[in-house]
Amino acid sequence: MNFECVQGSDFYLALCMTFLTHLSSIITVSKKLETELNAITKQITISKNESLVDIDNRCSDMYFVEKGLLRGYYLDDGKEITNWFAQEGEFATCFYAFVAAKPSFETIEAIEDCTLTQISYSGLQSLYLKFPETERLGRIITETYYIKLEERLLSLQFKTAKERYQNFILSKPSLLQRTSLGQIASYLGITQETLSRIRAE
Amino acid sequence: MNFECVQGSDFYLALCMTFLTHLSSIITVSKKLETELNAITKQITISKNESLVDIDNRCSDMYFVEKGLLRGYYLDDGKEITNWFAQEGEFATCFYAFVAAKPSFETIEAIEDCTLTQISYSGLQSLYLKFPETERLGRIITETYYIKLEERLLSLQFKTAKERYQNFILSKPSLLQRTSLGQIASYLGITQETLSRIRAE
DNA sequence: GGTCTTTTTTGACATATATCAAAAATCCCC
DNA sequence: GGGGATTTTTGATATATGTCAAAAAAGACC
Repeated sequence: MNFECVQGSDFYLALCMTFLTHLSSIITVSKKLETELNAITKQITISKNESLVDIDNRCSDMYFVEKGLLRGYYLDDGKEITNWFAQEGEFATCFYAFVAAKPSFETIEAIEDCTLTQISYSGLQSLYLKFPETERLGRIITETYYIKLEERLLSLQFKTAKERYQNFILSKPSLLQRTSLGQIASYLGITQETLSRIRAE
Repeated sequence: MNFECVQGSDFYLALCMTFLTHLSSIITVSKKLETELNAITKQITISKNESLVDIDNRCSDMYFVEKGLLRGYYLDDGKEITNWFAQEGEFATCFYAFVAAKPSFETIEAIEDCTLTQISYSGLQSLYLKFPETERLGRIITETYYIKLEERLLSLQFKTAKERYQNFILSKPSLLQRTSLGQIASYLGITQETLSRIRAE
């Protein structure tokens, strides 16, 4: 989305399209807005196992996953608890830290090599001011994520470990191959031994 | 906020102020916007134990609690699971049903006699169009609720029943007196017997 | 104020899932 | 392609919390 990107290879142009296409499905992206988006976003890459954001640091950027897979995890008693996965076409950030400008309680790590579109908090705020129609974008994206979170909370609250795993298979089948058992287990709120036993059945 | 309200008693005027005051703390409410808000909102009352929205019905309104206490609950295996409480100064709706225009999976019930400011989905959409600055309102309110939900999910995922209850006492002390043990227990994802034993310690 | 209903507490027991430990399988890289 | 690191599986046991049932307490209504 940034300058290099626009001037870049077909490869990068194609990638940029993903982010723009995604936004275009929510609001009308005018030529002017597109130019502004190019100016305030940046295309970045990160290798597998590298971290984008570390616990206790600020998370002042939001990322759109063009390619690859990210996860957010926090530490509980020294153990990594995966809080979310973000694959192609999804946004990722430590939401709490980003919105409230507080230190992040989670680490964002690349599970695979990733290409991301990065937008800073200040860039986003200036976008909201210059293009009020993008407030709508922010609202709708947040609403979508809210609903996802609510579904997850409900499943965590009154479903058994087995039911939660079955639901995971249905809703995120592609992640089964791309993540480890331990990552899925902690995401579902169970130990990996328990998940292994559920799988063995 | 509606016509009756504006013309009404001091009592109602005072109540109206709550909703407007709340909005004013987020964005600047112009005289024009205030007039529009008066036109599209309605002050309603509901008695204790009555339902605002029932499971499987549409929930096309959002409510701001001026006075009283609401809860949302759904049924799991015939048992009522309290999903949220909304007290004075908070918004309430079946978020999923409201945003996605789907049947509600929860019932909204008054725990106490309530005075509410009601705003319809269509009223809100027209507000967004006429006053683009209110998109900001929608976004910020949604963000706030997202963060609350995230905190709750984290506590549910790796805290013990006792820790969750202690956290509840700290974060919502006033609800201890206003709700029943069973409501709190299901909200925390535990049985009322377990909660009773935690209290007994 | 007394009865009926609802809520809370208490008890005995069941069970899903955690914990700790070690073996087996898989992955990764020189 | 072999050896060390990591991940997954399996086993034995522990424990927090659930379930069912009934008593006690609190609240509601005539």
